[in-house]
Amino acid sequence: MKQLNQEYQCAINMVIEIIGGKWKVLILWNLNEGTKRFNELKRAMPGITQKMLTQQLRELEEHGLVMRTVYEEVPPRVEYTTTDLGKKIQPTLFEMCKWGDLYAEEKGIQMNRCWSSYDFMEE
Amino acid sequence: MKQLNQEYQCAINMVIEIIGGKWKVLILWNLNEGTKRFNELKRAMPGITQKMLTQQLRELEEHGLVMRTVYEEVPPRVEYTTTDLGKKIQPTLFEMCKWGDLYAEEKGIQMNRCWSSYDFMEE
DNA sequence: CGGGATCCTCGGGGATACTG
DNA sequence: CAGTATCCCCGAGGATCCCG
Repeated sequence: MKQLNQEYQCAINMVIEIIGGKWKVLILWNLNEGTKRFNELKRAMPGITQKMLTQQLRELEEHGLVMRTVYEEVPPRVEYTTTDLGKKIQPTLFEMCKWGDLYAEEKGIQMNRCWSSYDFMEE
Repeated sequence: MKQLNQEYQCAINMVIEIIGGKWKVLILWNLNEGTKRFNELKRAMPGITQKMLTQQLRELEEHGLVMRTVYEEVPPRVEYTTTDLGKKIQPTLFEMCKWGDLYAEEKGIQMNRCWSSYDFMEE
């Protein structure tokens, strides 16, 4: 499927390829709360299509940020959770979010703040 | 030209739109060293086309991360420098870079490390 | 020197229908 | 429930040529 380039002028370009998808950071954020099922994620992200959710999850899995667990039941149950590598990027995402909030404030941009509370990072 | 959406589910998505362009972080990095001329930037980024450099610089300018100064001379001289807002995102970019290096190490990915030395951030 | 104007390609991403 | 499988569109980004 989607492969990373071998040549990067800087690690950041790789990072952007890894988390730059339209929904990736949102997925990571939702999984940060804990393990979730497919439809649970879908409901948490209004506007995302099944195809996109599946695809973005697969790429996150291939890149080792998310783990997928299939339970052999009927009806099927599939759970997603972040790996250690995935958890380690969370502080970075918070940094991005904080700068975004600063930016929005200076530019007078209104937005939903899904990460409005950074409380559990403060400790 | 390129406008930001009004609706974001999270500030991070806005941030990714702002710096997610293929060359944006590279440009910001180069400008982090100080003011540079157009061709100076171009030479510093092998592979970038004139059109892309111009376009990405314009967008960074519109978003208030970069300032463009035109000197009315012959031949023309145009200089680019980061704004306060642009400088404030640098620590965040470093965080991304560090995670990228960690990721590359775990995955055994080789890459040029344009930010291999974080020395001046350590102080 | 520092662009602008055009044309074109390719793949990200949406809509819809089907399935174990 | 958690996906495939198709079809299709649009826009990011490259190549090329022209300009004050």
